[in-house]
Amino acid sequence: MSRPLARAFYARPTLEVARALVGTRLVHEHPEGVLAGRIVEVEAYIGESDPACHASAGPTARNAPLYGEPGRTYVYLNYGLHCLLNAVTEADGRPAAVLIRAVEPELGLDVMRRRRTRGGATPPPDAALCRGPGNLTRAFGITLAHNLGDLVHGPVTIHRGRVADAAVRWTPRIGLTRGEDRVWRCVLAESAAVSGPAGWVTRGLARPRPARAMADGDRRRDAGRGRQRPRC
DNA sequence: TATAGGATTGCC
DNA sequence: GCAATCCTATAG
Repeated sequence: MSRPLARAFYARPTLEVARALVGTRLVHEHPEGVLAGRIVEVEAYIGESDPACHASAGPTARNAPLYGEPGRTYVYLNYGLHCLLNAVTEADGRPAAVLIRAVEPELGLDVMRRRRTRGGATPPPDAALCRGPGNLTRAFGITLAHNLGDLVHGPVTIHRGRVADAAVRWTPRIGLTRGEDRVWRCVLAESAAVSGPAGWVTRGLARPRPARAMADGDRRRDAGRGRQRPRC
């Protein structure tokens, strides 16, 4: 198998990293075998001025990984139920990360199906095994123990892969109560493994909830930070 | 110390 | 539509 992406890949502006991550391959080498799949959906969380970023209230014990070395993982427990996987980005000291939201399964499908099957039920279709950030970590066996792991040295790594600019779409992030104005979700539009309400955004439809007017505070805090906008 | 709420998911 | 489930941040 190819070598993991180097640390320099992550030490860049977060929207650039987010775009570049679509099409790469997420790999988890563990005792049960190798799990792998193509990343098809990500979201950027950038800095203390981003109200949805865990660094929005400044440094705390939980968000310490965001402030640390790029190329490491930030895994946290969401809703007390799901472990969500982030790749830490930007220079050391700048809190930012890319949330990995969906993957197209390629290797280790049998293990993924087992992990994603509850009770005696039939497993989800292949395209749904790693669709959604919580489903993805469950299928890949990624837990809180992987927090602050190193994507350069494993056991969880990310490997080279590309998709054409024409194949990706930028949309608002999903499931937030704040920071919905930022168009920082990047998806491989054609992929059946992309999460979110059926037909939403990947086919250019409207957002699921009407956008709330941006609060004055958000606008003000935004002024300081450099404009980071996707080119497509 | 108490409590509200969250980068979700799946079932009613 | 809503419960599950628990840690974090924030208020008292």
